[in-house]
Amino acid sequence: MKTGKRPAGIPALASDRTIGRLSLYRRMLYNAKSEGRRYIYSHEIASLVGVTPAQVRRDLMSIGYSGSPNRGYDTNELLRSIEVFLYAPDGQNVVLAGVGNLGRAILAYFTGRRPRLQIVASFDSDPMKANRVILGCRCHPLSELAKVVKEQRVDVGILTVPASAAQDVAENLVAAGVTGIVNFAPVALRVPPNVYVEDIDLAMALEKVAFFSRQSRKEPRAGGNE
Amino acid sequence: MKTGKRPAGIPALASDRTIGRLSLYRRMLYNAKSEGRRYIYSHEIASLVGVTPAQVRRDLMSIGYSGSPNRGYDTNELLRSIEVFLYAPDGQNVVLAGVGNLGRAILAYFTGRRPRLQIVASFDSDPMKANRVILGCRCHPLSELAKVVKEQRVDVGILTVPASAAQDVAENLVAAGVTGIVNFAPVALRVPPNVYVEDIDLAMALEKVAFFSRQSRKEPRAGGNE
DNA sequence: GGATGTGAATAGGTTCACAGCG
DNA sequence: CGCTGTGAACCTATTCACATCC
Repeated sequence: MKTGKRPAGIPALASDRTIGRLSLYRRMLYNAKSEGRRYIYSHEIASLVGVTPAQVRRDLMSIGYSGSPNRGYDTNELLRSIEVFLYAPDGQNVVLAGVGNLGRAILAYFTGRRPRLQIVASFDSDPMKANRVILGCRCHPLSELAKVVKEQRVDVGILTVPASAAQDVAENLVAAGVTGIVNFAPVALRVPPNVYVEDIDLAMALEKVAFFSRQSRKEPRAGGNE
Repeated sequence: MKTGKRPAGIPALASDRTIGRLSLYRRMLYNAKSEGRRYIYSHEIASLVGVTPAQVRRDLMSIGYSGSPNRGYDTNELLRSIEVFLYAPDGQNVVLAGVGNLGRAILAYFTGRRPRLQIVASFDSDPMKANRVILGCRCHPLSELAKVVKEQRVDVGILTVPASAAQDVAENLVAAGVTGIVNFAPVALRVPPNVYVEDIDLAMALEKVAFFSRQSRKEPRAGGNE
C-alpha cells in the first residue's frame, strides 16, 4: 500500500521517472512558448526531449491534462498545468552545504534565475568562507545551519561537502527540517524514509560512460543510451 | 535480439543500472580494503552502498564472481574482478569541452587521481582560455578538437558547454571518434546509436527533489528514495 | 487523416525464497 | 546454522495498438 489518502481531485501519484520528465517537458515548453509556438503535438515534445510520443502522453495523463486530437496541446496551457503540478505555489527555499569548487559551480549555475526555487544561503566549515557573500549568496558557518534552515523555512539541501562530512551534514539538515537532498557526495546517505535523496555521483557517471563507450568500440552494433 | 555474438567466456551483458552499481561496489571495496578488511558479505556491501543484498548477489553474478558461503567474498579478489570487468586494460582517455564554472569544477574533481580514466585535454571557445593550462590540463581552442581527440585516442567526452553549443560540440566529438559522452547541457543530444550518452541534468535533479520534498511534507508517510 | 487517451501486452529490473554448501 | 547462487514471482515502466474525436 503506497498511495495513502490524498485530497480528492488530485490524480494518482506520479512516479519518480515521470516527475523528472515533466521537468524536462516544462523547460522545453518554456522555450517553445518563447519562440511563439501556440500548439504542439506529443511527437514533437517527444523528439525535443528524447523520449517516445506514447511516453509523453502517458506522463501528461498523470497530471490530468488533455490536448485536442486535431491541434495537439496548447503550449501555454500545458506549460501552466505542469508548473501548477510541479511547483509549490509560494516557491521553495534551498540551501547549499560545502562551498568548494563544485559547490561554487552549482551556486553559479542556479544564481539569478529560478524565482520559485532559490538558494537562500550556503554553509561551509572554512572560517575564511563563512560570513561572506559568495556568488550572490551569503555563506554561513555550519554551526548556524539549523537556525538558518528553520528561519528561512528551507525544504531542500544541496550537499557538496567532502564524503567524510556528508552523513553528518545531512543529519543536521534533516534535523532542521529539510525533506529533500541533492547529494553530490559519493556516499550512501542514511536518512529517514520521509526524506527524498537524489544522488548525483560524478565518478560513477564517468565510469559508466567509459564502460559503455568501450562496448561500442568492440561491438559497433550494440549502443546503449539513456 | 540484443546480445550479438561475443567472445566465448564473457558473461551476458550487464545492464546500465548494474554497471552503475558495480562502480559503487568497486569504490566501496577499495575503501574496505584500505581498512584491512579481508572478507565481506553481500549484506554488508548492500548496506554500505544502499541497495539490497539480493541485488548485490545478482549484480555479482553478472560478472561471474563467486564467493564462499561461509566467509562471503574475498575483498581483494572481488575488487580486482570488478576492475577487470569495468576498466580498459590500458586505461581510457577523456576530454572536457566547456571550461566554465562547472567545467572547471569537474576538472578539479577528477584531476590527479584516476590513472585509468584521465582527462587529457580541455576545450573552450574563449580565446582567453585556449592555449593555457587550466587545473593541470591543457585547454585548446575548439578548432583543435578533432586533432587532439584522434591523436590521444580519446573515448569519452564531458560536455559542459552552454545548451546552445552542445549539439554542435557533441557532433564534433563523435565525428572525431568519441563513443561516450557525459552531458551536462540541458538538451537532448542527437547522436548515432553506438554512442552512449549519460545525461546529468542539474536543474531537473533539483526540481525533482523539490517536488518530492514537498510531498514528504504533505504526507509524512510516503517518502521516496533513490 | 492524423491526433489523443488508454486498456492490454511487453519488457526490464528487483526481490523472494529456497536448494546447496562449508 | 547463515551464507551464496539462482529460478521464479513480482512489480514497475514502457510501448503497443486501437477506439475515439475533431
